Amino acid sequence: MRVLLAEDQAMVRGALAALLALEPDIEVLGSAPDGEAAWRELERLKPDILISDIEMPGLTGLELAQRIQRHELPVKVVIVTTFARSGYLRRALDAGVSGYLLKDAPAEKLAESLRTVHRGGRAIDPELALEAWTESDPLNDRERQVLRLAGEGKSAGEIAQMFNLSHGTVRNYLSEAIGKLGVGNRIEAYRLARQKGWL
Amino acid sequence: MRVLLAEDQAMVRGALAALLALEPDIEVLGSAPDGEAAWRELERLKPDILISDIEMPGLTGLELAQRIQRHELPVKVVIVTTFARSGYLRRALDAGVSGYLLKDAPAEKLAESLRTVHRGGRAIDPELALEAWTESDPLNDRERQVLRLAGEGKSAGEIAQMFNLSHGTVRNYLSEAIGKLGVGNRIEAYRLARQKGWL
DNA sequence: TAACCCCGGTGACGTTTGTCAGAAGCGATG
DNA sequence: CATCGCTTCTGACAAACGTCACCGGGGTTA
Repeated sequence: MRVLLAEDQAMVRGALAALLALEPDIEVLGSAPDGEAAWRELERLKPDILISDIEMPGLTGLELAQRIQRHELPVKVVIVTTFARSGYLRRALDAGVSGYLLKDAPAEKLAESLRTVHRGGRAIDPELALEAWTESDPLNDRERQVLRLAGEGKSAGEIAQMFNLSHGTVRNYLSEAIGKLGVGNRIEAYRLARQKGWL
Repeated sequence: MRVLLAEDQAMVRGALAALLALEPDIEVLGSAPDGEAAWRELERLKPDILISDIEMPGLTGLELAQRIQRHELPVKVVIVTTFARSGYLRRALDAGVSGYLLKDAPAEKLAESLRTVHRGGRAIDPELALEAWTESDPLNDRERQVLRLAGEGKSAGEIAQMFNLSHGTVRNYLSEAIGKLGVGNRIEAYRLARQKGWL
C-alpha cells in the first residue's frame, strides 16, 4: 500500500511518517506541507492513498479532496484532522473521501483504517457521522460571509463596504444568523458556527 | 535518555513515540493524555526528560511545568506545541522549562533538542525567543478575566454579575484593554490577546 | 398574468458598546 | 500625616448593535 502524506506541521508530519513506516504493508512515498504541494506530488508519485490534514495554508485538505474528485484521480483520500466538526465531515463526504479520522483516535486506528480503505471500504469516525446526519448548516452564503467577518471584529459598516451592501442589510443578515443559531449576539453566533465547521 | 510524553491527541502521541523510538539513544518510558496523568507517571517512571504539549484537558503543560518547578523534581521539561505565542513561551520560561519547540519545526529537531537539553543546554525556538523579549503582556488580571468572557460573547452586564462589579466598571476595563492593545473593539482585542498567548 | 420567493434596502426603536472625566475608598510608601 | 497608586463606581454621550415591520425589484412557478 503506497501512501502520500499531507500535513502542515512538520513535526507531526515526520512523526506520522515514522508511525506508518513501522507497518510492513505500508510504504510512505513522500509528504507535503500544504495542499498545492500535495497536488503536485500526487501526479508524480501516484500513491494508492492520500492522507491529508484539513487546515493547511493555501489549499486546504477539503479543497484538495474536491479537486481530486473533479479530476477523477485514482487515489483514495483519508482525512486526518484535529477538528470534530460535523460541517467538515459533511463537506469531506461530498468530496468523496474514503476516510475521516480524528487525531484524538488511537494511533493504531490509522494503519487499520488505511487497510480498510485500501480494501475498498470506508473509515469514518462513528460519533461524528451521527452528528453530521442530524445537524445541517442553516446559514446561507451571505450569512456565512458576513458572520465570518463579524467574528474577526469587523463592524457592520466595514462589512457593508466590502460587499457593497448597506449597513442595514448587513445587520439584518447578522440578526438572521443569530436567530437561526439560537444565540444571543454575533460573537456567540460566530463561535458556534465555527465549532460546527460551518464557516 | 529516558523520556515521558504528554500529549492529548492520541494519534499524535503515538506518532511521536514512534518517531523517538527510531533513535537508539532515546527510550520512551510511557505517555500520558493530560497533565494530571503525566504528573502521576512522573513519580512512577522517573524520566530524565518530560516532553509536553501545552493545551491539554485539565492540567495544561504550563501548569504542569510550574508544578514540577515548585516540587523541584529532577526532570527537565521540553514543551512541544502548535502555538507560536510569546506569552506561552514567557510563562514556560518562568516555569523553568529547558526547551520550547513548535510542531512546525522539522521532526529531526525534536531528538536533536532532547540531546541538547540532556547535556544541560536549552532549546528554545529562536524567532519566538526574540518576540518574547520585546512584547510583554500589557493587561492586568481584571482586564484579562473580563476580556476572556467578552470574547466568548458575554455582555458587559453578564460579566459584571459574575465578578460582582457594576456594568460600567466592566466596560471601563474593556475600554482599557482595547486601548492598551491598540485595536478597535472587544472582538479584536480578544483575538489579539489570544494570539499572543496572554489569555 | 398573477402569485410567490429571494435578495437587498429603509426606518425606527431600544439596548449595548466604547469613551471620557471625575470621584470615593484604601493600602502602601514617603 | 500627605501622597501616590490601584480598584471600583458614576454619569453622560455618541456610536454600534439587534430587532422588526415593511417595501421594491427581479426571477421562477403556477
